[in-house]
Amino acid sequence: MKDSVRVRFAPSPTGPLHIGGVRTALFNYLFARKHGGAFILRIEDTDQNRYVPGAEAYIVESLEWLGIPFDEGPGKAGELGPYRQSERIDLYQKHVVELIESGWAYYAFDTTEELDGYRTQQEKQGKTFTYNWENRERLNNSLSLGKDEVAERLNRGDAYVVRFKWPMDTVVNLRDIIRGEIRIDGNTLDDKVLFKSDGMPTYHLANIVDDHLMKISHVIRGEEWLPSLALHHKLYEAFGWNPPQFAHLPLIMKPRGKGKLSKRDGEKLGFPVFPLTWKESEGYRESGYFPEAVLNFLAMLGWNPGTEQEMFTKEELITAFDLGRVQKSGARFDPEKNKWYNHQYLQLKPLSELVALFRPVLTEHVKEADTYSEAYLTKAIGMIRERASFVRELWDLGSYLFRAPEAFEEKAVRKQWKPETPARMKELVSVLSPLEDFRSSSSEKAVKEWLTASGLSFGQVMPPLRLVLVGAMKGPHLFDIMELLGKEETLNRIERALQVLGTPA
RNA sequence: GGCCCGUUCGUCUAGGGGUUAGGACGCCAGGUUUUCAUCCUGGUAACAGGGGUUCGAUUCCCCUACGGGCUACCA
Repeated sequence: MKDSVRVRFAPSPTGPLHIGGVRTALFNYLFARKHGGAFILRIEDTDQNRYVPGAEAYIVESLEWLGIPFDEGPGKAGELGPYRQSERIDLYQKHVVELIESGWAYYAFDTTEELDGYRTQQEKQGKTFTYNWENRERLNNSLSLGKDEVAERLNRGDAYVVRFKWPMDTVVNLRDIIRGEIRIDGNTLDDKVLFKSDGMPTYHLANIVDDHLMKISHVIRGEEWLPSLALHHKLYEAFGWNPPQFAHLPLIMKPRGKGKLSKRDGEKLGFPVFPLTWKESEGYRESGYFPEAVLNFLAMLGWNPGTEQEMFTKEELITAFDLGRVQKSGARFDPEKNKWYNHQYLQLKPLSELVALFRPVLTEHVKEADTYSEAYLTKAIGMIRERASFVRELWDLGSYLFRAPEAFEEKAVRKQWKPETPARMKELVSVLSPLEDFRSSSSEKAVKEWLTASGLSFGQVMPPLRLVLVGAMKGPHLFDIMELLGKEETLNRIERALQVLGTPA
């Protein structure tokens, strides 16, 4: 029987989930669904100093909003929990003892100050201090100290860490699903700390123990872990376990400049980098991005289907996803394309959904917002949605559909409001007022007939009329606007403009 | 500095020993429109450099350059 696919997303609750983490979660999720496997959320809270209250809840809520649900995790217990590392300490303790007994690990008593001293000392000579086979026998640990002294120190309660004893002269051949074969000279590696003096495991130990115990089949994580891959492989060997398969995802880089994407970039260039608002940083949700758009955009950042398809539903992503088609190099984040995706999804949304999303926006601007019927809002949004990328923009694009323009754009007034214009507007009023049927096509027909009869051109009447109704030279087909506003409001606006603008000298 | 990973239009990318090097975002132009935007059409623009291997390299190999990551009792 083939082992089933089980993958995990394992963030640290040290702050909000950022966009790179979201993509890692997404790729894990897609891979799991594609192979009918399980997607597990594991909270890696072994660093007491960096723990941020609320971060875990934030991560869970983010995944929920994005539509990347996990099958097992905190609050959704599977059989292989608990899913918070802080609740698994006894497991790490047990396993680290195993490693010490089998000779793969040892106690080390060197203080931070001592180690810092070695480092600066070596640095002065242009070298790097590495705690490994070369010097471990001379340092302060259970390999150099006598058995009795070690026992005494441990009894006495001296602070210690447990280090991995990387074997001398070993070369490791590794395989990464995305990168292929990687060869590492073990002698360049150091004896990593597996267990800290505060009684907590480091990432390396906890990660391997959990991945094994939780029967993880594929480890899909960020490229920043690639340098640790050799250690992780060796750890599996030390425990006598079969390692999972590994895939290291390329990083997401700044839109401009050097390095990976950071919170600062979002602030500087004005786009979100967190799913939900976190303190001062506005999230994708609050900025008006649709989760589907964020996922679609993120999926195409570092991965591609090999076809020219750009728009993908989640189901299509699951079907098309393939780790072998993940890019090897880092991808720059492109806020413009992100917006473009949102524009696309806004066009695809059912109008009823947009109406519901728009109501709160309308309330912010108009007192009697709830007096607008579903039908009115549906028509209004239907007219202007094609030019919007965000629901919020619907107001900027169509405020004149909900209240008369408060001011007339000066430049347009100068250009469109000529001395003869008031007279024409008055004539127009007399053409429109008798109309029984004020539907777009009917009023258009009536106006056109009048223009033909009076020898006026479209350009002499329509632009000033637009100015009068909209307040600026923008917006959809004018007769459609008139139909929505209705005859009364249309005529009111013309009258008002005649008063406000008068007759230019 | 050391170790590891990478390098196709400005950006995301397809491709792969012989192609007019394809698509998308952006940008530009034209069209549509009474206006703005949308939209449609078109255009701009790339194989980092140098050596090999080969009849032929953007594609395979090596070197260099550049970019990225790691180098903590952080993950």
